Amino acid sequence: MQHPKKKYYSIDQEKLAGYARAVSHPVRVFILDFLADNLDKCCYSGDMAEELPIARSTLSEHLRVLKSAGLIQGEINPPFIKYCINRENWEEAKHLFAQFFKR
Amino acid sequence: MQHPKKKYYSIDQEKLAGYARAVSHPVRVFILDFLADNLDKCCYSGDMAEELPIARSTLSEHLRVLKSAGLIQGEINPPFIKYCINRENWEEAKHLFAQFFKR
DNA sequence: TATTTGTTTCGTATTTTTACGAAATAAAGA
DNA sequence: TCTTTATTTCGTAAAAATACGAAACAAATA
Repeated sequence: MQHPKKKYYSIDQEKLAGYARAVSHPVRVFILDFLADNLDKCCYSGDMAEELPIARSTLSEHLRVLKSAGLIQGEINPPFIKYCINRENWEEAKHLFAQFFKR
Repeated sequence: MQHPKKKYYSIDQEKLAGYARAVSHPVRVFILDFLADNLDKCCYSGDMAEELPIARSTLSEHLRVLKSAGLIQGEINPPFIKYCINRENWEEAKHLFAQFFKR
Protein backbone atom coordinates (compact mmCIF):
# COMPACT_ATOMS: atom_id res chain seq x y z
CA MET A 1 0.00 0.00 0.00
CA GLN A 2 1.83 3.10 -1.18
CA HIS A 3 -0.40 5.93 0.10
CA PRO A 4 -2.09 4.86 3.33
CA LYS A 5 -5.40 6.69 3.44
CA LYS A 6 -6.46 8.67 6.47
CA LYS A 7 -8.98 6.33 8.03
CA TYR A 8 -10.79 3.09 7.46
CA TYR A 9 -13.89 1.37 8.82
CA SER A 10 -14.75 1.19 12.50
CA ILE A 11 -15.16 -1.71 14.91
CA ASP A 12 -18.94 -1.36 14.80
CA GLN A 13 -18.93 -1.35 11.01
CA GLU A 14 -16.94 -4.56 11.09
CA LYS A 15 -19.27 -6.10 13.67
CA LEU A 16 -22.34 -5.20 11.66
CA ALA A 17 -20.79 -6.66 8.52
CA GLY A 18 -20.03 -9.85 10.45
CA TYR A 19 -23.58 -10.31 11.66
CA ALA A 20 -24.91 -9.44 8.22
CA ARG A 21 -22.65 -12.06 6.70
CA ALA A 22 -24.13 -14.67 9.03
CA VAL A 23 -27.65 -13.71 7.95
CA SER A 24 -26.72 -13.49 4.28
CA HIS A 25 -27.94 -16.95 3.23
CA PRO A 26 -31.63 -17.94 3.08
CA VAL A 27 -30.99 -21.26 4.81
CA ARG A 28 -29.41 -19.43 7.74
CA VAL A 29 -32.32 -16.98 7.90
CA PHE A 30 -34.60 -19.98 7.93
CA ILE A 31 -32.64 -21.56 10.79
CA LEU A 32 -32.68 -18.36 12.84
CA ASP A 33 -36.42 -17.90 12.24
CA PHE A 34 -36.96 -21.50 13.24
CA LEU A 35 -35.00 -21.13 16.48
CA ALA A 36 -36.48 -17.75 17.33
CA ASP A 37 -39.99 -19.14 16.82
CA ASN A 38 -39.24 -21.97 19.24
CA LEU A 39 -37.45 -20.17 22.03
CA ASP A 40 -39.18 -22.19 24.72
CA LYS A 41 -38.08 -25.59 23.52
CA CYS A 42 -34.95 -24.89 21.46
CA CYS A 43 -34.29 -27.29 18.62
CA TYR A 44 -32.24 -30.16 17.36
CA SER A 45 -30.48 -30.22 14.05
CA GLY A 46 -32.79 -32.99 12.90
CA ASP A 47 -35.89 -30.89 13.49
CA MET A 48 -34.64 -28.42 10.94
CA ALA A 49 -33.29 -31.01 8.52
CA GLU A 50 -36.88 -32.22 8.07
CA GLU A 51 -37.80 -28.86 6.62
CA LEU A 52 -34.84 -28.25 4.34
CA PRO A 53 -33.92 -29.91 1.03
CA ILE A 54 -30.21 -29.95 1.80
CA ALA A 55 -27.76 -32.54 3.05
CA ARG A 56 -27.36 -32.92 6.82
CA SER A 57 -23.71 -32.02 6.53
CA THR A 58 -24.60 -28.82 4.69
CA LEU A 59 -27.05 -27.89 7.42
CA SER A 60 -24.34 -28.63 9.96
CA GLU A 61 -22.00 -26.25 8.15
CA HIS A 62 -24.61 -23.46 8.24
CA LEU A 63 -25.04 -24.09 11.96
CA ARG A 64 -21.29 -23.82 12.38
CA VAL A 65 -21.26 -20.45 10.59
CA LEU A 66 -24.06 -19.14 12.80
CA LYS A 67 -22.34 -20.44 15.90
CA SER A 68 -19.00 -18.87 14.98
CA ALA A 69 -20.75 -15.57 14.27
CA GLY A 70 -22.19 -15.84 17.76
CA LEU A 71 -25.87 -15.75 16.82
CA ILE A 72 -26.63 -19.24 18.10
CA GLN A 73 -25.25 -21.63 20.65
CA GLY A 74 -25.47 -25.39 20.98
CA GLU A 75 -25.92 -27.35 24.15
CA ILE A 76 -24.42 -30.77 23.64
CA ASN A 77 -26.54 -33.63 24.92
CA PRO A 78 -25.35 -36.57 22.82
CA PRO A 79 -26.33 -37.75 20.38
CA PHE A 80 -28.41 -34.59 20.24
CA ILE A 81 -27.28 -31.01 20.15
CA LYS A 82 -29.92 -28.58 21.32
CA TYR A 83 -29.57 -25.25 19.50
CA CYS A 84 -30.69 -21.90 20.84
CA ILE A 85 -30.43 -18.27 19.90
CA ASN A 86 -27.51 -16.63 21.67
CA ARG A 87 -29.50 -13.93 23.47
CA GLU A 88 -26.64 -11.60 24.28
CA ASN A 89 -25.25 -11.39 20.75
CA TRP A 90 -28.74 -11.41 19.24
CA GLU A 91 -29.46 -8.24 21.19
CA GLU A 92 -26.17 -6.72 20.08
CA ALA A 93 -26.95 -7.47 16.43
CA LYS A 94 -30.49 -6.15 16.86
CA HIS A 95 -29.09 -2.93 18.27
CA LEU A 96 -26.44 -2.55 15.58
CA PHE A 97 -28.96 -3.03 12.78
CA ALA A 98 -31.47 -0.71 14.44
CA GLN A 99 -28.83 2.01 14.78
CA PHE A 100 -27.70 1.45 11.24
CA PHE A 101 -31.13 1.80 9.66
CA LYS A 102 -32.35 4.53 11.99
CA ARG A 103 -31.96 7.54 9.68
CA MET B 1 -32.92 -34.25 -5.67
CA GLN B 2 -34.48 -37.60 -4.85
CA HIS B 3 -36.81 -36.77 -1.93
CA PRO B 4 -38.12 -33.22 -2.30
CA LYS B 5 -38.76 -31.93 1.23
CA LYS B 6 -42.08 -30.40 2.21
CA LYS B 7 -41.19 -26.73 2.26
CA TYR B 8 -38.32 -24.36 1.88
CA TYR B 9 -37.55 -20.74 2.73
CA SER B 10 -39.97 -17.90 2.09
CA ILE B 11 -39.77 -14.83 -0.12
CA ASP B 12 -39.13 -12.62 2.89
CA GLN B 13 -36.37 -14.89 4.12
CA GLU B 14 -34.75 -14.62 0.71
CA LYS B 15 -35.16 -10.84 0.66
CA LEU B 16 -33.64 -10.48 4.11
CA ALA B 17 -30.72 -12.68 3.12
CA GLY B 18 -30.20 -10.53 0.03
CA TYR B 19 -30.06 -7.28 1.96
CA ALA B 20 -27.83 -8.89 4.56
CA ARG B 21 -25.49 -10.04 1.83
CA ALA B 22 -25.19 -6.46 0.59
CA VAL B 23 -24.30 -5.27 4.10
CA SER B 24 -21.93 -8.18 4.74
CA HIS B 25 -18.70 -6.38 3.89
CA PRO B 26 -17.17 -3.61 6.03
CA VAL B 27 -16.42 -1.44 3.02
CA ARG B 28 -20.08 -1.58 2.01
CA VAL B 29 -21.18 -0.74 5.55
CA PHE B 30 -18.79 2.18 5.41
CA ILE B 31 -20.28 3.34 2.10
CA LEU B 32 -23.83 3.10 3.40
CA ASP B 33 -22.92 4.96 6.59
CA PHE B 34 -21.21 7.59 4.49
CA LEU B 35 -24.23 8.07 2.24
CA ALA B 36 -26.74 7.96 5.09
CA ASP B 37 -24.76 10.61 6.95
CA ASN B 38 -24.86 12.87 3.92
CA LEU B 39 -28.46 12.52 2.82
CA ASP B 40 -28.76 16.19 1.97
CA LYS B 41 -25.92 16.37 -0.51
CA CYS B 42 -25.47 12.76 -1.71
CA CYS B 43 -21.99 11.76 -2.74
CA TYR B 44 -19.64 11.02 -5.57
CA SER B 45 -17.53 7.92 -5.83
CA GLY B 46 -14.42 10.05 -5.46
CA ASP B 47 -15.56 11.46 -2.11
CA MET B 48 -15.54 7.96 -0.69
CA ALA B 49 -12.37 6.86 -2.45
CA GLU B 50 -10.54 9.50 -0.40
CA GLU B 51 -11.46 7.66 2.78
CA LEU B 52 -10.78 4.09 1.75
CA PRO B 53 -7.46 2.31 1.13
CA ILE B 54 -8.77 0.34 -1.81
CA ALA B 55 -8.50 0.70 -5.57
CA ARG B 56 -11.11 2.83 -7.33
CA SER B 57 -12.20 -0.17 -9.35
CA THR B 58 -12.77 -2.14 -6.17
CA LEU B 59 -14.88 0.65 -4.72
CA SER B 60 -16.80 0.75 -7.97
CA GLU B 61 -17.51 -2.97 -7.64
CA HIS B 62 -18.84 -2.51 -4.10
CA LEU B 63 -21.07 0.29 -5.37
CA ARG B 64 -22.32 -2.04 -8.08
CA VAL B 65 -23.20 -4.69 -5.48
CA LEU B 66 -25.10 -2.16 -3.36
CA LYS B 67 -26.89 -0.83 -6.41
CA SER B 68 -27.92 -4.28 -7.59
CA ALA B 69 -29.16 -5.10 -4.09
CA GLY B 70 -31.27 -1.95 -4.34
CA LEU B 71 -29.86 -0.18 -1.28
CA ILE B 72 -28.38 2.72 -3.25
CA GLN B 73 -29.03 4.45 -6.53
CA GLY B 74 -26.80 6.53 -8.77
CA GLU B 75 -27.77 9.62 -10.66
CA ILE B 76 -25.53 9.95 -13.68
CA ASN B 77 -24.22 13.44 -14.30
CA PRO B 78 -21.04 12.82 -16.31
CA PRO B 79 -18.29 12.55 -15.53
CA PHE B 80 -19.76 12.33 -12.03
CA ILE B 81 -22.21 9.85 -10.61
CA LYS B 82 -24.07 11.10 -7.59
CA TYR B 83 -24.93 8.29 -5.23
CA CYS B 84 -27.83 8.24 -2.79
CA ILE B 85 -29.53 5.82 -0.47
CA ASN B 86 -32.51 4.21 -2.18
CA ARG B 87 -35.14 5.32 0.30
CA GLU B 88 -37.85 2.84 -0.64
CA ASN B 89 -35.69 -0.25 -0.39
CA TRP B 90 -33.85 1.12 2.63
CA GLU B 91 -37.19 1.26 4.44
CA GLU B 92 -38.04 -2.24 3.29
CA ALA B 93 -34.73 -3.56 4.60
CA LYS B 94 -35.15 -1.65 7.84
CA HIS B 95 -38.55 -3.21 8.29
CA LEU B 96 -37.39 -6.73 7.44
CA PHE B 97 -34.50 -6.55 9.90
CA ALA B 98 -36.70 -5.02 12.61
CA GLN B 99 -39.26 -7.80 12.19
CA PHE B 100 -36.53 -10.39 12.16
CA PHE B 101 -34.88 -9.28 15.38
CA LYS B 102 -38.12 -8.39 17.19
CA ARG B 103 -38.46 -11.43 19.45
C1' DT C 1 -10.27 17.00 -32.88
C1' DA C 2 -7.39 15.92 -29.02
C1' DT C 3 -7.16 16.15 -23.99
C1' DT C 4 -8.73 15.94 -19.50
C1' DT C 5 -11.67 14.06 -15.94
C1' DG C 6 -14.09 10.87 -12.83
C1' DT C 7 -15.77 6.69 -13.11
C1' DT C 8 -16.80 1.99 -14.74
C1' DT C 9 -15.78 -2.32 -17.17
C1' DC C 10 -12.56 -5.95 -18.36
C1' DG C 11 -9.24 -9.53 -17.61
C1' DT C 12 -7.24 -12.04 -14.25
C1' DA C 13 -5.83 -14.11 -9.86
C1' DT C 14 -6.73 -15.36 -5.22
C1' DT C 15 -9.68 -16.44 -1.54
C1' DT C 16 -13.96 -17.74 0.39
C1' DT C 17 -18.37 -19.88 0.27
C1' DT C 18 -21.40 -23.50 -0.57
C1' DA C 19 -22.41 -28.22 -1.22
C1' DC C 20 -22.24 -33.21 -1.11
C1' DG C 21 -21.28 -38.07 0.41
C1' DA C 22 -18.32 -40.81 3.17
C1' DA C 23 -16.24 -41.48 7.40
C1' DA C 24 -15.88 -40.36 12.29
C1' DT C 25 -17.96 -39.60 16.81
C1' DA C 26 -20.07 -40.43 21.19
C1' DA C 27 -23.59 -42.02 24.04
C1' DA C 28 -27.50 -45.32 24.64
C1' DG C 29 -29.47 -49.71 24.16
C1' DA C 30 -29.60 -54.75 22.58
C1' DT D 1 -19.50 -55.75 22.77
C1' DC D 2 -21.98 -54.74 18.75
C1' DT D 3 -25.59 -51.75 16.93
C1' DT D 4 -28.18 -47.91 16.50
C1' DT D 5 -28.74 -42.99 16.49
C1' DA D 6 -28.12 -38.03 15.55
C1' DT D 7 -24.83 -35.27 14.37
C1' DT D 8 -20.31 -33.41 12.95
C1' DT D 9 -15.90 -33.50 10.50
C1' DC D 10 -13.27 -34.60 6.38
C1' DG D 11 -12.16 -34.59 1.58
C1' DT D 12 -13.30 -32.68 -2.44
C1' DA D 13 -15.42 -29.98 -6.13
C1' DA D 14 -17.79 -26.14 -8.01
C1' DA D 15 -19.33 -21.53 -7.66
C1' DA D 16 -19.09 -16.86 -5.95
C1' DA D 17 -16.76 -12.96 -3.82
C1' DT D 18 -12.97 -9.91 -3.55
C1' DA D 19 -9.21 -7.31 -5.38
C1' DC D 20 -6.14 -5.03 -8.57
C1' DG D 21 -4.32 -2.49 -12.72
C1' DA D 22 -5.19 -1.57 -17.46
C1' DA D 23 -8.30 -0.18 -20.72
C1' DA D 24 -12.69 1.88 -22.01
C1' DC D 25 -16.13 5.49 -21.62
C1' DA D 26 -18.64 9.78 -22.16
C1' DA D 27 -19.04 14.47 -21.63
C1' DA D 28 -16.65 19.01 -21.09
C1' DT D 29 -13.08 21.75 -22.50
C1' DA D 30 -8.80 23.32 -24.90
